Amino acid sequence: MPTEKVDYRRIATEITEKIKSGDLAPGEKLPSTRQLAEQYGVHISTINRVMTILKDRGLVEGHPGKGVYVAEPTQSS
Amino acid sequence: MPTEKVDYRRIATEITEKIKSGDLAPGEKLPSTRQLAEQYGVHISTINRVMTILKDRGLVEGHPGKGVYVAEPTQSS
Amino acid sequence: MPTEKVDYRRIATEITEKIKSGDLAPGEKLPSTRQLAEQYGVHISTINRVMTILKDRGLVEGHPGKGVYVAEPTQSS
Amino acid sequence: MPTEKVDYRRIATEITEKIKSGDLAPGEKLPSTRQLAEQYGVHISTINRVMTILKDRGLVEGHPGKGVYVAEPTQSS
DNA sequence: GTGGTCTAGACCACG
DNA sequence: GTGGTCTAGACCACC
Repeated sequence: MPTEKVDYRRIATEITEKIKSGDLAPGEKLPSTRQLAEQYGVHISTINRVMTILKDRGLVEGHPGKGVYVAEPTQSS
Repeated sequence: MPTEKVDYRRIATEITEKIKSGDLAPGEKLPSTRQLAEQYGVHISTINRVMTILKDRGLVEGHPGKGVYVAEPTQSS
Repeated sequence: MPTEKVDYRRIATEITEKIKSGDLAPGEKLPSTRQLAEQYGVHISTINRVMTILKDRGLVEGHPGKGVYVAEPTQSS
Repeated sequence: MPTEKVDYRRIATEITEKIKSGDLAPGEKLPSTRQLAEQYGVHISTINRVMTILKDRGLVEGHPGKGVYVAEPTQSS
């Protein structure tokens, strides 16, 4: 099934891929929400939604005032 | 410490509990987004965020034009 | 520009094609709303929306109580 | 017989006139669906139907989250 | 500056 | 009427 369609899901998938593939390593800092918003051509709120999902999936950790970092893998697949 | 934090996470937890406990059975229809918003005293957007998470967790399925339903359990604990 | 693949637009396109190609001849009667809904696997109201567009395009004419008929071509392309 | 038009067609015509006459200029934002509904004294769904037609005619463009805008004229008559 | 929550409201597609 | 996606910007807390 072609999941890809809407922005926030597409972006969530792309970032997830980068993490799974190691393109974004554990502990690494993601660009700021503002930067990501501009980069993907969407509103900050949309990036926030993406981060809400990624955090819920345990893929990233947000540190207010500092940034969002790739989480250390636990025991997922 | 863990006094249930923010609205959306608290609500997501509450609904998750109801599903896990069987209070909300698989196939059952949840109240409409608008109703839930009023019931929890938050804006529709907040409920939408909750549903985004619950759907991502595979706990519920949204059927546009009809409603949100508790998903059939797959292989959870 | 893309043909947009949402149901109502897709169906409108398909029927338009059939008319343009002569597969559906002027004066010919279309299947009932109910039949079309079942045929395309959508809700009746979606077919109604399609018909609203087709009528606006001057491709079909509705005759209440009788049915929807392919319109006589005027001078469109 | 009088013009015999139903609401949605009448409104579609009125707005089309405003666009053709330049009363509503290209790029200009239309009032929100809700406002138009109130203004014309009809239900929101009626306005939605009007917009479906206007979009199909290529007269307006919807931008989710922002509004509906008068389209740049292409090459109609 | 950063992330994060929440409100508010827009259009959209479908029933 | 339903869910869904998106924009926009409020306000907060942290650094």
